[in-house]
Amino acid sequence: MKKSTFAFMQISKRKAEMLAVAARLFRERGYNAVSMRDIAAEMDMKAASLYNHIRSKQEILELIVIDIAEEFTRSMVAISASEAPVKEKLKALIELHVELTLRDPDEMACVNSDWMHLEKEKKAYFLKMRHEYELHFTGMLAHGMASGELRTLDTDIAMFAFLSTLRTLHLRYGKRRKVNADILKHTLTEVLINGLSA
Amino acid sequence: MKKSTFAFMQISKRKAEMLAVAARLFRERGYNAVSMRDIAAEMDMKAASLYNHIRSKQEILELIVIDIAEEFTRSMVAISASEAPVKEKLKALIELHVELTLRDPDEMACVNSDWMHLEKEKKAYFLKMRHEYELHFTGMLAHGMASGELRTLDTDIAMFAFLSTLRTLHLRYGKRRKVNADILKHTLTEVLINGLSA
DNA sequence: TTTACAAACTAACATTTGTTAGTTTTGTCT
DNA sequence: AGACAAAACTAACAAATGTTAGTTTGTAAA
Repeated sequence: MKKSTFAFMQISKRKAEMLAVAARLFRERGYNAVSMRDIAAEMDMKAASLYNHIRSKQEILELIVIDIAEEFTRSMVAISASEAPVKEKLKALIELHVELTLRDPDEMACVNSDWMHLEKEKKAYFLKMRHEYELHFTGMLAHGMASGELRTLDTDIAMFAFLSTLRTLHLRYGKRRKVNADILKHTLTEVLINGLSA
Repeated sequence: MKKSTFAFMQISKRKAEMLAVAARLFRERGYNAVSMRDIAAEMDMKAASLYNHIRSKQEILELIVIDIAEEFTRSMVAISASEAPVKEKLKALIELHVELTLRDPDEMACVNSDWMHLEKEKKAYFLKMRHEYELHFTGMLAHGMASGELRTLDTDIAMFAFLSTLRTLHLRYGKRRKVNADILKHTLTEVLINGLSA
């Protein structure tokens, strides 16, 4: 029973390694193109042995995706509830996405590309969180536009432009391409909030 | 031999229907989660009959993805070569993406999500086109920054912010959500070029 | 009517897939 | 050393997959 020293950490070293390997392969090839045998081979074991750690392939995906989605939800609620000016909140959101993407690029890729392969209930839960996230986001934008801090534009489209960039950061800035986190945060803030135009 | 009236159109009605059905299913479930039997069932036929029209499942994906990718490459070359000011070029790019996404949302989704399932050679060809596209893009941005039309920022990150939005338009504005093309073009232009800030 | 060919069908194939059952190995605590 | 459980293994299964071979059907030209 190597659940680590702390009781609240209920994931063994080996299981954590499995999730990391799976996330990397899912990111590279997509959930359905990765077999249990593929995951096992990367860990130098047989596919059947994986089932000592997890109940099913589905569960692997769930553990990867739901965890991160919940973290995002928590952070968004905190940012949204703060009393900071809208632009500061947007900046905080940019920083949140950059930090999580540079920390867990493979998992972020799964959240954005493989959530569709979650089974019915977990997918519904995921989509509920995503919807909540977007409601907070458009709420923030609408508030900023009403107060004059932001220009008045279609909030839905504005949110999409903003969020589509943050959600796909993993495509370019996870692992492979070396990037300075501060430059990334700064440039994204400039482009998304102040625009490209001189 | 129903290759349509024109000799240069070498795709029969039935084959075109097949590609449309496949693109829709690929978009909904992802390439690997769609079987030949799924595609056939949607067309009220048997899987084996599909092979009267195409050589393999791979070929279906190729026909969908490569076609659109080539269209993008052609358009980008034209826009890039024009003498218009940089901001006008960027605006033209926004319009290009919006128009193609609203015209072929399923195919656009495949280009952006399923290109990874192309076989070696076709994938290399696709990535070559994509790379060329991005070179033109960063070139335009660098030129605009040098001339003072755009603010001086990391061109790579600026391009990423811009392009990630255009590439994922299909996620929100293909088919399901009704959207006015002009409002979409206008708002995206505002957000991406002039920013959110008042 | 005969010919010819596109396009559908039935039947089957070899693989790959996720998963289970039962067994053996490994490591830790007494 | 012995006990016990975690974690590996072997072997196998049923289902699903892409694809092929061979056959029938429909339609349009001859």
